Amino acid sequence: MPLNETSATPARRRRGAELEAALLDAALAELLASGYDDLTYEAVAERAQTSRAVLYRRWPTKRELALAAALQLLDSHPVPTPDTGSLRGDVLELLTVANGSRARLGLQLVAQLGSTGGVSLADLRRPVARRNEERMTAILGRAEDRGEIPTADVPRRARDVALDLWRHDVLLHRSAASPQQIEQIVDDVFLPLVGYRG
Amino acid sequence: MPLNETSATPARRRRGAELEAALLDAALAELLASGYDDLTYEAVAERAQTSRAVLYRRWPTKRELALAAALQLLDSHPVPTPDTGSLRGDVLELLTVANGSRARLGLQLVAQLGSTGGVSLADLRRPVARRNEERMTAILGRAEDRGEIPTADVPRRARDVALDLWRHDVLLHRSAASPQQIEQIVDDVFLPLVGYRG
DNA sequence: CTCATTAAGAGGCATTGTGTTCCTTATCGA
DNA sequence: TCGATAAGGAACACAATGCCTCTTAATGAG
Repeated sequence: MPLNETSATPARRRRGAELEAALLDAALAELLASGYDDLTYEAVAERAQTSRAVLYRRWPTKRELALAAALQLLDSHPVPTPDTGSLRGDVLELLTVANGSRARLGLQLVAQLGSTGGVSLADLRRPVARRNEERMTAILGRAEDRGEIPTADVPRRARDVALDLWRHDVLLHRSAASPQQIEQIVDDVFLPLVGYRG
Repeated sequence: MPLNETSATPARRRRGAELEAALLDAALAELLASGYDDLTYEAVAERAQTSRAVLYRRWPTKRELALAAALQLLDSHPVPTPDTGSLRGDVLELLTVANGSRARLGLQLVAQLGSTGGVSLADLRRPVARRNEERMTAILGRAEDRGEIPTADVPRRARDVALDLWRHDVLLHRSAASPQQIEQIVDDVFLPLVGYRG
């Protein structure tokens, strides 16, 4: 018989996806509040109203725990594909939205936490990267249809250059890119490269 | 009177730059051997043959300690400015050498460790970034002299695009870039952008 | 519905590393 | 030569780890 204290609540227990989501939410909150260095299993467990053992069973190391939380953040905030009617508008919009999204935070965290064991950072980002490629391909296709560029058949490296440079800036500065940075990426690099006729 | 054990060595004490270099060497060795998570003041102190207090006096947090070690690595391996006689050769050489240098490791570590307190990551890289800008400017100047490009007066963003994309790849993949990656950066992005007449 | 299986959540425990303080004495600069 | 500085050694309480056991909700198979 359990020692019923003041209340007689039958001690509800979460399981499966519900529990896991709560754990990662707590981990993310702690991560953002305390930073990686001061992140502790104890604080996460307390915030999630559970025991450390529950966390250890799923994520044996602090790095894996933090990474799982960051990944959840990363792909729970997908960036929509813009369609503004012009190539320049589309790319500016894409970068600006990505820049303001919570996904940016996820990117920074994932990049900081890096890879664990056999899984490389590129692997972790694979799904996101694939979506981005498709987005740019779609944007370029519409631009070709409008006659803004001679061809949408652009080398991969050139096609992705805008997002790559934006990502570079975000990772290096550890903060959002400024509107000026975004404009320069688009006007000084991306548009000239795809043969945009301004 | 000190309890002289078997030896009568008068307990030599290092100071200043000599000591500091030894501390950072030990920190870097531990960092590379154990990784950031398992880096401890105790292990660094032991390796450097000193006490933890000496470390704490200089770097109050593990992050600052690791960052100092990474920064030392970063700017103790400067990349020379190439002069191969052609624009393409110069840029390929620049990226390839940077890619193989120990400085790449420093870059990865610094990016992972991020900024501490008021100092931003960009600030930490400022000296290196400046050197890189000058290098690219010099390379472009020689290319203009040779008539390989119409003008060396290129927007900053375009001028730095090769190193930025290389850095992007290194930070994202957490490993050296492949020769193919480097070639694509140069041939599909950088050279077209500066108006190279191949 | 019943019962065996799974795992949540609570607690305990030895161990490690932290962060700090105190002390001595080697080293350096005036 | 002497006083200020700080290296290096030691000890301390404390926080968190990593691992363990135990009870008992929750679940799914029959």
